Amino acid sequence: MIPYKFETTTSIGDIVEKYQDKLEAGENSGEVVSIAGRLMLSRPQGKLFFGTLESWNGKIQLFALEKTAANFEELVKLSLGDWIGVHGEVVRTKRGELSVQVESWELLAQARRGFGDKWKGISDPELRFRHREVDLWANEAPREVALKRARIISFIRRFLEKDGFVEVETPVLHPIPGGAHAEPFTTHHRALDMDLYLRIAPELYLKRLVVGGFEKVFEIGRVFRNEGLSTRHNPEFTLLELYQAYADYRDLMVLMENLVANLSIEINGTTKISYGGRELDLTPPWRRATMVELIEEVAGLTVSVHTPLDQLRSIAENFNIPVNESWGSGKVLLEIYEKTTESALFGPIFVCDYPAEVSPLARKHRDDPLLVERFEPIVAGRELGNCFSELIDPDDQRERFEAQAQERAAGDDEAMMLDENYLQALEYGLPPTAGLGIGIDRLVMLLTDTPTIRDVVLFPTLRPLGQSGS
RNA sequence: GGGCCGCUAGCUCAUCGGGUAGAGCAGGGGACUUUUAAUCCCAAGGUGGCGAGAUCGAGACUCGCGCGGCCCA
Repeated sequence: MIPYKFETTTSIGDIVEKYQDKLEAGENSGEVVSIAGRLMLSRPQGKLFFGTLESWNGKIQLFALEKTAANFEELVKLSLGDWIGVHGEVVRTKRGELSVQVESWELLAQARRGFGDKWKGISDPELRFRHREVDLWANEAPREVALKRARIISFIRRFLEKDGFVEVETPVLHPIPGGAHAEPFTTHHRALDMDLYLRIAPELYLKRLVVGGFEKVFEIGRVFRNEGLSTRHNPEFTLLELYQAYADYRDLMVLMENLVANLSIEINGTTKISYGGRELDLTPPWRRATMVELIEEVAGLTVSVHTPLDQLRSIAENFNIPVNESWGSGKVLLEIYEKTTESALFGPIFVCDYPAEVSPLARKHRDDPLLVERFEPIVAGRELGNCFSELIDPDDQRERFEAQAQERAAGDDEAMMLDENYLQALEYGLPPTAGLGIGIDRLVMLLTDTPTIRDVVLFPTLRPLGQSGS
C-alpha cells in the first residue's frame, strides 16, 4: 500500500552540506532524519545493504543492516528508480561515505520502467526529448540547465523590478497578429465565430500600456511563430519585452549590457565566459557599430540606404543573393548585410541603425529618415534580441503599415497587418519610448554553453510518432 | 526543401566478403557483514524502425516510407 504522504524532516542536499566536513569514518551523528527520493543505485551485500538515494537537490548513500533495518529483505529487492521515504540516522561508514542508516522505510512509487544504463544513462535523442522526465533523472546536464533557466528568469524579474519596471500579462490570442515579422498560428473562437492568432510578439499591447501610463513595463511570455524546427528555432519560445518611456535606443543598450553582464555573474560568477569553445567577454560597455560600418569592415563594401537601388541589386547578384522585384534599397541592403557580414560577427556587439523599410515599428533616425534608431545585439554569433526607439507618430505608423500591406500583397506572408486599434492607441499619444526584446531561450543557451534550443526547452516541439508527415 | 549519417534486447553498444544475432547494464533467481558503476553464479530476454525488391539464403545489398541527428538553403 502506497501511503498518501510522507513527511520529510530535511532534504538530502541539506544533509550533505551540513555534514560534508563532519563525522569520522565509522562515526554516528546522533541525528535521525526522514528523507525521500529515488533509489538510483543498489549494492546489497549479504546482511548489509548500500544504495544511492537521489532527490532534486542531491544524493546520499543509504546503509542498512539486516539486524536493525525494517523489511530488510524487501529493501534489498527494490528496483533502481523506485521512490522511497527513509527514516534513519546520519552516519559515516567505515569507508568514510556519508550515509543515512536505514531504520525504517516506505515505498512511495514503483518504477516499472528503468532509467537507462546506470553508467551511460540514455543518449537516444528520441527518448531524451519525448520523455524528458527520464532524461532529467538519467543525465545530469538537463537538470542543471533547467535549474539555471529558472534562476535566469527569476534574476531578470528582480533586476527589472528593482529598476522600477512593472510586469504585466497581455493577450496571447490576437485578432491581428503584430509586432514581428513572422507567420502566425491560426485558431478559431467558436462563440465569436472568428479566427484568432497566437501572438508572435506582445509588442503592440505593451506599447498601448505605455500610452496608458505604464512608464516602465515588461512581459516575459511565450510567443508562437509558424516556422521550421532547427537547432535555434522552436515554434514556441519565451520572449522578454520591455518598454521604457522617455528613453531612446541608446539607453536600452546600457540596460541590456548591464542586465546580461549581471546575469552572467549571477549564473557563472563572471562576465568572461566561453560558448562552444570560444571565449566571450560580456563586460560592459559592448561595442556599438552601425550596420553600414560593419558591412564595410567585414565585406569591404561601401554601401548605404542611399546607394542607388540598381547598384545594390548588382552587388547582391555578385554574392548570389536572390532579390525580389518588390524590394527597395533598404531590404536589399539588409539582405547584403545578413549574407555577407552578420555570420562573421561574434560579439558582444550592438549592430545599429537599420533601414526604415525593414523596421515598420521603429522611429526614424534623428539624422537620416531612411534609417531607424534600432539595434540588434549579437552575442556569440547570434541575434540575442531586437530594440528600437519606438515609432510614436500615428501618421508615420499608418504609412509603414500600408507599405507592409503592399509587401503582403506581393507575397510576403510574414509582412505585418494593418492594426487600426494600435493606430488609435498612438493617437492618444505615445511619449518617446524605447523598447527591447530578448529571446530568453537563446540567452539560456548562451549562459549555459548549450548548442541547441532543444536542450534549454524542457519539452521541445517534435513530430509525433506514428503520423506521417506531409 | 537538399545532402550526409543513424535506427539491432528495457538502456548503452557489438557482430558481417550476405548463411536467420552477442556483450555490459537493467529486470528475474541465488551467494555474500563495509560497498562506491560492488562482486560472483544461474536462467530468461530480439517480427534487427516499417514496407517492398534482387538472391538458394538479408539485420547486412537495392528502392520507398517513417522518426531522429548533423550540415546547407
